[in-house]
Formats: sequence, structure tokens, C-alpha cells
Amino acid sequence: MYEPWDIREKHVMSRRRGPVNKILKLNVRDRDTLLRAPLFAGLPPLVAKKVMDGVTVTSHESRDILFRDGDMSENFFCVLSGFVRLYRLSRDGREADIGLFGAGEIFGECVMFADGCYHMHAQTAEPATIARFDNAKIKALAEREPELAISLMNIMARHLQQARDNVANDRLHTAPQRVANYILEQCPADQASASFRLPFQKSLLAGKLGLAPEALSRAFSLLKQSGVSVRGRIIQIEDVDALRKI
Amino acid sequence: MYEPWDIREKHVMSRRRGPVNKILKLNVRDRDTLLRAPLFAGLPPLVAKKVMDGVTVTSHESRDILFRDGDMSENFFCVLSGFVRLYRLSRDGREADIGLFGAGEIFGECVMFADGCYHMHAQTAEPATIARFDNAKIKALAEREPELAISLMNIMARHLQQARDNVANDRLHTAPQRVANYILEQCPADQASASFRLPFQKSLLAGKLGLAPEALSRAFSLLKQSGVSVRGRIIQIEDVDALRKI
DNA sequence: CGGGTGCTTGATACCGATCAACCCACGTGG
DNA sequence: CCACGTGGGTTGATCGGTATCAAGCACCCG
Repeated sequence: MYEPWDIREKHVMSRRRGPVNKILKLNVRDRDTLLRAPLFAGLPPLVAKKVMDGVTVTSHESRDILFRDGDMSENFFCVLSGFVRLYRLSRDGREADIGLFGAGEIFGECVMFADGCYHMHAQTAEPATIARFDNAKIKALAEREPELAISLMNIMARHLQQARDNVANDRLHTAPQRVANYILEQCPADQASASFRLPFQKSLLAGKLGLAPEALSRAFSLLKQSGVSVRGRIIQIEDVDALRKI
Repeated sequence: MYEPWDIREKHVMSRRRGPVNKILKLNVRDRDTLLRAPLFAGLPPLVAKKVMDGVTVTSHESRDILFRDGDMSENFFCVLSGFVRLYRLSRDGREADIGLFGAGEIFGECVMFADGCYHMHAQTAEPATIARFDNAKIKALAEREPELAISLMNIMARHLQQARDNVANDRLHTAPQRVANYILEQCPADQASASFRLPFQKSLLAGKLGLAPEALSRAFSLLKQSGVSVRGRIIQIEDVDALRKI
């Protein structure tokens, strides 16, 4: 969608337009977000403190590049606010999204247990604040604190399932089906009708589902027939059960 | 490809045609395969012994079902010989492969760190022998033995990368490109020409690459123009560098 | 020889990417 | 106040890629 030479893409180190990404102090609100994040769920306070200890926080405007395919990895990350998109580039410059992470979610963690080198790009999809952990330190800590190791394994297991969900979803379902699935995931299962607000732009959702924005748009307009109405980011579902049958 | 009611699909518990899956003693050769497997790489002998201790080994004919989508998970597995295919079913019975594992490879491990319930089917794709580990026991052991935890994290990290590779590959590349990529992965990078033998049936490769068998066949015939010749399972590449440019 | 299995080849249909035009909301500057 | 540009989204037309269906081929094995 956006080429590497696109002006809108700004590297984390560039300061072309003033303070693109400030280094912040960890404020109470961000600290709270972190403590609720799955990485810290189940950690004894003492271990949590140690993990929290080496964290650095940065703020970014939209479309900042956090790392690139091929970069050596010294950090993994947690989103504190905004969204971050992981993607790959083909040789001819097309992009494929392989992950989208919102507040409280970890990304880039798997690299420190693999070859130490990112195999994807990471870009903020909105203005965002990001917490950054030191690979070496956390890895060493995980060897001493089993609860941390378990946390990391839980996270990677979930990410693995999500990635496989994507593969299966792409291979088995058409665009309207994928969209219907996504909508259903956002709905509480027990209600007849529902309504929610997209947490991000439609073009991001399109990427997440492996669709061109046009295809998402057409899928939405087709789902109107099944009682899905979309206005802006608000999505209303008349009959959740009917949607399940798509 | 094969429907759930297909005769060729045999559940692990069924004995319709004699001893479909025997429980075996761990012989020296299998023990050796295990010890070379990534799960045991880096484990101190004492820990390896503990992990090895609870393992059970079964032998299966082709197309045995090892577990089903929705089954509760009490085990994860290591392939000792043969191949195992992980896949999802769509509501209308089509299958999508999400993993293919050969000798020495672990599968089903992520479930014990997620919700404890398989979200896929597993089927032998050839006659196979399978080692089976107890989730609860290994998970408990991983909390006491950091090397084991690290091993598991390495494995999951690799699996995560593979799954994301699949997503990106599906979304960015055409059938001939995916096949060329696969061929290149099997070739040593430094040689001008190469040749190797497919370790499994072409239809399995097709599934792994997210293609119908027909599409794989067509891709091969198109790659002839680029100096790839296929006879049976033998694949010869005239010019590896030329293939990279596809 | 017959039958099964795996694979190939051909014809067709469908899905979604791509390109182009347009709409709308918003902000900016004359 | 309006002219304009910009970004996000929609809509339409077209094209390419792959699934699907159907038929035929090659090989193995009883």
C-alpha cells in the first residue's frame, strides 16, 4: 500500500518534522496498561517489578517504522496505546500484514528465541506509545523466573494460534466470510443483535484480513443483505445467528 | 480433499483393520531421533532423561487421525518417522493445511499454553511412528527446568515464524513463486545447480503451499521454462540463481 | 489383466486484485 | 466565504490466478 520511499513512512530515528518519537517516562496510566497486559498476568509482584525495571517508553506519530525486515533484534515491545502493524514486503513492493496489535499486546517477542533478526517490518498505524524491553535481559530473567517463562510461552502460543487462524481463514473463506467471522469475534456470543465500533481504520482491517480495501468495502456492502449495517466505524448486526451461517 | 466420512481416514482408536496403531517400546533408533530433535537440543542429560521418561510411542498407518479439532489436549507429540499433517476443516468440508511435520519435529505443543483444546486436526500422511508427551507433566517440568522452557520457547518461536511465513507467502506470491521458494529452501544456497528428492507426496506439498494438487502440477510445468525438471519425486534445478528471480 | 492411486491436462467459473473515477469530510489559505 | 488539497472510503470495469470439475495417463500390485 505504501512504498518504502513513501514520504509518509518515517523511521524511528528520523526527526524530520520535529519530535517524531519522544522518549517518555513511564507514567501511571502506561504502567497500569502494562500491568494488565498478558505479559504481566500471573507474574508475582517482585518479578513484575524486575521486568518493568528495564522498560523504556517512546511515543510515535502515525506510520513510524519501529523496525525493519532484516534488522538485528535487541528489543521486543508492548503497545501502550495506538496500533502497530507487522508486515512483509514482496520484492515488487506489495505488503502483506501478518499481525496487528493494540494496547496491552506484545509483539516482536518471538525473534529473541529464533535467529535474533526480525523477519518483518513494524509500523505504527496510529499515533502510539510503545514500551520496549531488552531481549537479553528478559531472556536471562525468564531462565530464573519460571512465571515469566510461562507468560512468554502463553503469549507465543496465542500468537501461533492467531497466525494459523489466519492461514486457515485465508485458505478456506471468501472475503465476506472473513469479514463476517471478524464481526462475530467482536460480538458477545449470547446476544441476538449487537453493535460495536471498529477500533481502527477500515484499511487496517482489510490488511488484517488479507484483503484490498476495495474488497472489504464490497464485503460490507454484501453483508448489508444479512443485516449488517456500517456507518463510519460503527457496525450494527441485526441477527448474529444469521451472520454465523454465512 | 478427504471428507470426514472417508474410509481412508482412521481414528487412532479404531482397529478396523487389525493393529492400526501399536503401542511400542522406545527402541534405540527412535530414542536417537528424539535426542537429536530440537526439543532435546540444549537439554542437560539429566533433564533429557526426565522428559524422555514419560514418553509413549505408537505406530500408525497412513491417514490415521491423531486428534481432532475440539478435542481436549492431554499430549503433545514428536514425529519419529513419517509425516503428520495439521489442518482445519471448513463447514463445507474443505481442508486447509496449517502444518506439516517430519522426523524430529514437535507438534501440538502450543495447545498446552493456550486453552487446552486442539483447534485443528492431525493426521498421519504416511505410515508413521509418533512419540507422545504428557502436557501436564512437561509443563510442570518446564517450570523447574529452565533449559526445557527455553527449548519449548525456541520451538514455538520457530513455529510462529513458519506460520507467519505461510501467511505472507500466500498473500504475496503466486503458485509458481511459492513452489520456486520451496525448491530454493531445499537447495544449498551456494551451488549453481542442484537436485533433491521430495520427502513426501506432491499432494502434500500442494497442501503445505496452500494449493490444489492441480495448481502444483501446473506450477511445476511452468517452472520447466526456468530449468526445473521434475521426474517423480526427483527435482533438478539447472540454475538456482535464475530461479531466485521468479 | 483389472483396479487402485497419484498425478497431469484441459475447460470453465469464480473470486479478488488492480486501476480509475468519484464522493465525502476536513482543514488550510487566499 | 469559497477554492483547493488531502486522506479515507466507495463504486465500477477489467484482468489474472486458482479452484473446481472432468477426463485421461502412468505406475504399482495383486
